Amino acid sequence: MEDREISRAVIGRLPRYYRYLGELLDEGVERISSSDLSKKMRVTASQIRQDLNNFGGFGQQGYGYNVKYLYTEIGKILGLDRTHNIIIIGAGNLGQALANYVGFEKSGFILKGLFDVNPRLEGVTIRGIPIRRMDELKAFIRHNDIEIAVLTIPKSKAEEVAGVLVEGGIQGIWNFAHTDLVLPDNVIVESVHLSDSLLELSYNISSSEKDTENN
Amino acid sequence: MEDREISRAVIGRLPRYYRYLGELLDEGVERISSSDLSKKMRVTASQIRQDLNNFGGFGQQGYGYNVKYLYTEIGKILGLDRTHNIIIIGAGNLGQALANYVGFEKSGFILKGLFDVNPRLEGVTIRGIPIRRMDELKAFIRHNDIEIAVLTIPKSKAEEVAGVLVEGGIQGIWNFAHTDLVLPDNVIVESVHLSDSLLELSYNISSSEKDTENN
DNA sequence: TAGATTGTTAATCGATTAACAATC
DNA sequence: TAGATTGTTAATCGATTAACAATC
Repeated sequence: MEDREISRAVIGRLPRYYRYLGELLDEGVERISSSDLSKKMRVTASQIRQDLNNFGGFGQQGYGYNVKYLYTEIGKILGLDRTHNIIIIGAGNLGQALANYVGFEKSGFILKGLFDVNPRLEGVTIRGIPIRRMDELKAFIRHNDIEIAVLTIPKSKAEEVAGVLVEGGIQGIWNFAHTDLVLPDNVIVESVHLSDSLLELSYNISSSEKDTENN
Repeated sequence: MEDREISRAVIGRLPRYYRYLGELLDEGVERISSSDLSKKMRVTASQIRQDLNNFGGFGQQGYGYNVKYLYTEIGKILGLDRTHNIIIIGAGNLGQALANYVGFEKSGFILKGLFDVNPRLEGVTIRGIPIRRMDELKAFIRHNDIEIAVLTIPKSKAEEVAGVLVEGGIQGIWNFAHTDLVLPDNVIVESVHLSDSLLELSYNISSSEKDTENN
């Protein structure tokens, strides 16, 4: 229906709005103005209003925004009005950590399967979910309506496994491998490059030290 | 010395340059032009040259960039020409996963200590490093020249623990707690909001589905 | 020298902020 | 009605891209 392209910057801020609204909701706050929210979130009120108006007019002049309503609406925008079946590929430390995190389940991301290249892990269960062999992967995606694959495997295997996921009809990949996957446009990739993040921290520390020396 | 402020966008791209240059180095590539690198990285050559020239002229007209030299120089910019002592606070699944990841060590981030609020974990070791009690934290930072703290604890405790870290004189916090820490300006915070990242993936999947329906 | 490719200036594009009329 | 605050247009700011002279 609507065709207006929403900018990457706006999309990147949506989850943060959702998070703050969720907290306000927990605190029992009923309504909030863009101005008050801007102080909490440390962004401009103008940006908040601009961002939200990409998706519709959720507020009311003279009143502000109803917290519960806005929270629900942003939830819908983020696709949280339904569940998403996910699998984790790579049952190493990180894969297991993510598998054990129940917060995702609460948001509707249901862990349906675990996979690992190591055949010795076959049958081991995490939260009752058995680790499967990679050769079952493609069929499993198809038969269990899997939407998202979490990739927690070494980069050496990532491109190859991603190929299998695409063949299986995966819609999105949450990529923790230390590489940028190049895949067809209809497959969404969201990468979490932990090392990159740590290096950015390192840069910021180093450069702030230099500032201190010079002032 | 230099005062020119480097934009956040540029800084955010540095680790990625470093990653690609490292791969080229491994492949034995000696030199590369901004144009060839731009094809590999799927950015414009113009952006690469602009970004790098924030830090100095690393290339040579008619030749391009020497891979090894550029890799080393970006490494220095990122603060990788020296080691950084780190601690992990929160020895849950994620904390343990990060503790077990040896890649960070290779980049010079040395794990010196582990801490957890759960006293029953005291003395348990990971890679030979014992888990300590929180009441040792402040002194440990001071006496062991700890620069970075990795925060893998629930958000309910994050703000409080961050306060202790600041008192101990920490320079940077790699924050995995599901909250935005508000700390003095001289303490660098780099947050990895995994849930936010997953929600962004969810949004992108949902919106691409809508596109498909309408085309 | 001729060709290649940088470093850098200028042009464009997009995102953020400011301002204010609309309206609850 | 008066006050508050949105939704939205306009102004500003910053980041990206294009272009090209400098130079290896």
